[in-house]
Amino acid sequence: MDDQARIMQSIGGVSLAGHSVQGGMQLPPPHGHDGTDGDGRKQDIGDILHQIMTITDQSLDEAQAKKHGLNCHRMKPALFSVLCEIKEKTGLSIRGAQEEDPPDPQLMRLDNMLLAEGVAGPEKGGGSAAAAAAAAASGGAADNSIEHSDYRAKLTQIRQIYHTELEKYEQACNEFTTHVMNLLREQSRTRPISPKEIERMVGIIHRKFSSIQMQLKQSTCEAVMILRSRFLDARRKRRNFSKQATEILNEYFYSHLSNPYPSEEAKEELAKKCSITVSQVGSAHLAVVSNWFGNKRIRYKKNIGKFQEEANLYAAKTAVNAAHAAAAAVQNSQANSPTTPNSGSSGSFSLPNTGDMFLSMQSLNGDSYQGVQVGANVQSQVDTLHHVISQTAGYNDALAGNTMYNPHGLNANGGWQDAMTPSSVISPTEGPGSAHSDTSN
DNA sequence: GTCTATGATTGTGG
DNA sequence: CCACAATCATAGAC
Repeated sequence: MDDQARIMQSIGGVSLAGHSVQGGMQLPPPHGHDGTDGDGRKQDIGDILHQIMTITDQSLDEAQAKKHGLNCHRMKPALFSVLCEIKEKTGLSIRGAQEEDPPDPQLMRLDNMLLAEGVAGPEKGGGSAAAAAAAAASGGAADNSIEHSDYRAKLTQIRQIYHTELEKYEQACNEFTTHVMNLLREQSRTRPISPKEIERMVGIIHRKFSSIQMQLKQSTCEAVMILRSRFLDARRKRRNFSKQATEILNEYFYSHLSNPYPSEEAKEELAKKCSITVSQVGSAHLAVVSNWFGNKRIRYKKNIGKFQEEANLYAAKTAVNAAHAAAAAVQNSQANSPTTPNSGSSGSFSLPNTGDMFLSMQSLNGDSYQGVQVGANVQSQVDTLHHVISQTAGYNDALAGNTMYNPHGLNANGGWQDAMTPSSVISPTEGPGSAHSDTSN
């Protein structure tokens, strides 16, 4: 408290003494402030130093008395008003000079980024909780979710630090502002300080602190960027799908071999089934499915021979399911067909059984034309069965010339159809695995 | 270490 | 914008 008073006193003194208008005031004139040169300078400096050293020794009373004396001087009001006028003018010019601070684009960028990243702004619906829920929900392919939650956790940490620091800065700023304002208010008794001036001072302080805050924001942004890049890189790293997921995708692929282009809904469903959670942002999990199908189509087309074994496997698998499903459907809807498709396919669709398969397929196909109940499902069954049959010797010719392969006009899809027909046509006698990677390319 | 499989990215054409 | 084709880059097997 004493210190503060003394400092204030000294500030007031210096301020007054330093002002040209103050020449005639009662303050002890600064020694050797004017008119001295050369030899006298050393002495003056010594005096000044001495004064400075003894300033702190002055008692509070003495200082208060000086202050009082100053305030009571008969010229004070007049001089004060003059001072006010001068200050007002200079203040205006100063204000005019540094009027309006345009919103710093850099700061805006930082703010926007922090907002976008969820560091600033409102808490995003319990990020960690959501991540944990996602992790829990996606049992099989939890890798993504774990990484995701890890990312969220780190982000939350950054967010926390950011807010703590920001709060600290704000508090310090407020404290300092209050302090300075008190100081100025105190001083305004002895020197003219307009509210505007105080305002300006506060503005300066805020600017200073906001520049510090900007540094904080910048480093926070950097931290987020590093975090992001690390996790993005991690995400970019190729991670094989789980066996389950591959199986599901393959099943779909081979059961829709004539038109392996899943719709949005189908993709969504597949992604869900495969537990392909949000791997990047938004609907990217659909892109993952699209990628898979894109790759699969290309690679299948390029080297059908290589995929035949796999195709058989999945075709058989799906065919069994399909046959069962169809049987159930047929039985439920119209128990008129004694030749249920699964009659000859109890075990596996081993190649020698193809005769039965062919019949089965024909019956299925017939159903598909008249039985609405079986409807959409049939195409996949036909695809599957067709594939199985196409692998077998002897029936391909019949199939190749048979329109029933594309009962729903899927042949219109030239690209895929043309590309894959060779498999059924060119390799009538080749076993699975025989490498004939000619195809369209 | 190499080699293959495979998910992702990029460039191109319709 | 989508599919395709080529390519990259890495996981995983050996």
